[in-house]
Amino acid sequence: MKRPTLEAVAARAGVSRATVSRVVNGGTTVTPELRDAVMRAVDEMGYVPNLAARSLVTQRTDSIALVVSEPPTRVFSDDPMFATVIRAASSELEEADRQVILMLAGTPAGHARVERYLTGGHVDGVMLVSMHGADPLPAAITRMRVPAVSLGRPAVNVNLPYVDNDNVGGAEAAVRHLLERGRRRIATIAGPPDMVGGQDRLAGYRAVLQGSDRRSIVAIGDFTRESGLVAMRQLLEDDPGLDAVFVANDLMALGAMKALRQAGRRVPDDVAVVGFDDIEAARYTEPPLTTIRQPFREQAAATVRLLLGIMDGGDVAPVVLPTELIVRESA
Amino acid sequence: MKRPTLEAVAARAGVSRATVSRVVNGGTTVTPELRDAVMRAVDEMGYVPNLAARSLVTQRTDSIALVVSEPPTRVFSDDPMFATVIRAASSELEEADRQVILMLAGTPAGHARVERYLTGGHVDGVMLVSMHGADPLPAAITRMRVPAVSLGRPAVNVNLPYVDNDNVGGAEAAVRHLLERGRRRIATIAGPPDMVGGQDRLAGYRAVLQGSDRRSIVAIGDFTRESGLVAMRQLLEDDPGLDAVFVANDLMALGAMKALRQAGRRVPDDVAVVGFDDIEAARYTEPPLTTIRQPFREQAAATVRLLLGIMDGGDVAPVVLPTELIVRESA
DNA sequence: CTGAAAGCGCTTACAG
DNA sequence: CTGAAAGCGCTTACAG
Repeated sequence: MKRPTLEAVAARAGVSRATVSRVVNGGTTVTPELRDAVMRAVDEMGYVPNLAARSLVTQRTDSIALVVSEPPTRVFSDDPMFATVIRAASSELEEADRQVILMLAGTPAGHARVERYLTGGHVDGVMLVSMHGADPLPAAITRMRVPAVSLGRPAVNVNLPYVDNDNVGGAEAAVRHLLERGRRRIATIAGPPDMVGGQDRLAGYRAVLQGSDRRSIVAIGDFTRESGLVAMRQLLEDDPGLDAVFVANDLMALGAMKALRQAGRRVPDDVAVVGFDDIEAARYTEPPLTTIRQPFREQAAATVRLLLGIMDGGDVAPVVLPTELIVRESA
Repeated sequence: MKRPTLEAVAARAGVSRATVSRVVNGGTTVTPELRDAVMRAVDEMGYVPNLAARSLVTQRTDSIALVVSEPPTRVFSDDPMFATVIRAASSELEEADRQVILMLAGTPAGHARVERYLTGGHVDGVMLVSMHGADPLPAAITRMRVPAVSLGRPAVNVNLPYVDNDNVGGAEAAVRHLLERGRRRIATIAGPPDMVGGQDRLAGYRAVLQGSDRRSIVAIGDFTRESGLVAMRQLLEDDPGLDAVFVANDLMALGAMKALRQAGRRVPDDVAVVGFDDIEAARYTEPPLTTIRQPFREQAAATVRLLLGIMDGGDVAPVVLPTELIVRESA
């Protein structure tokens, strides 16, 4: 009662294994009669090719891993980034007829397991999402010559093609907007120190303030709504006179606005708020959130194209997508 | 510049392939000297076993697929069920040293691709989550003798071991509670007709009402918050005199409470509300939601154990976990 | 158009 | 304890 093999199908159809292989793989050079006989045998026996055997000889698997370096709680959180990215990447990948394998690598043990899986040749390529600073995955993967790209610029010392949006430029635009509105004490809630995106946005904030002789006022969050709330409270305590805040992502901005409301500050009258991402919820806050739009979908699609291109021997140059200031009512 | 093979490592270490294989797989019957030589060669060459080749001979992959039959938008929605289940199942599976492969099968095309992947022998077993009525996956999988289990009772005609909670009993407890509180016109917002869990809860609701001569008042939702809101409006329009509603999941209950608030009905004074699931948000509604607790984590863990057991030749009897009425203030 | 044969990279009885 | 050899289930030049 084991699953039938090519051999068994060939025997039943009265042909060679090569012929069965040809019709199973859509080969065109088979006479209709043999073709029919094979098809019948395949149906009758319920034959399905063993993919391990096939990939052993073809040296390809037609699968791509989508590795998200976060624990499930964060991936399945209220941050719509993951859903958007995974959906866009999946549909792009499926269009290219590749199976998408989703792997969550949130813990050290999980990380090691994923590394073993990827370097073991189970996939033709890998797309890394949400990498953190000390991530050992890129090095291991590239050492094994598995084509890989990152959505988001990786930490400095790894040599990995990537797609990102212009985090620095976006942050600069946000802070400049605040300055143009006449704000004088502009604070920021930055992202986690081990994520490049967060750091780039902080750098953009600092660059503009330095150029205008303003003092930096910085609190750190971890991109969750709750951390935005906590950070905002911290900021208000440190500097009650602040009149604006640039928050490194919209989700934290939602938390920050809640903290401001609780502290009795009006937005934007007392404190102007600018976020980053332009998630859907940004349109429904009270008041609607001014933010930097980040093209998640295009980023994901571009990352997939970059990966597919590299697997095809193509260009490895990074791609950086522009961001856009979306002015609503919070600043 | 290709990746090194066992053969190459053997040549370098001056031993046979068999010996390399033994040390790589932790075989104990190798003299320390050879062992060291092999280890050194492995390190120097950066050898990593080709898993396709290994699984071809061992007939196992040590991977388990977690197939969620939903589109990304729903999996990554505000419904914490998916995160909870995926996390619990993953950690249980990793404890058993299995690689977890997450696959989203939300579209027909995706479904076909996943089926090909699973029947192609890429995994040792599969755990199905959130199956819908007409799902062809179970049949295809079992035909190929791939061990599989479902989290949630599958639609009637497939023969698939499963773990579920007592949906009927839970719904009955909810409605009985409403009756005991003296409610007379008890409506329900049911889940989608193609999902067994939703139907079982509806059956429980109907069973209790029939036993007490009450009329059923039914609206249908799809387990999302928004659908709960819409369904509640519908219900109020159909029967303005209703004084209680049993909602088939908490997320829809949140939507329903919003609709009630908008319609000027007080909870529980005018309309009592009971949900199902006991998600975290249920504790923070205004008023806190009375609901049926469903042990997501234990369910996921039990499903994994059932699968692992079956793969080990063990029992295939379904497991049904009890639910519990959690009385808060909404009813 | 079709088949015999080699080979993908491993593991595992079987001798020794 | 170690190695030669068979074999896992496929694909693909190569002849014919």
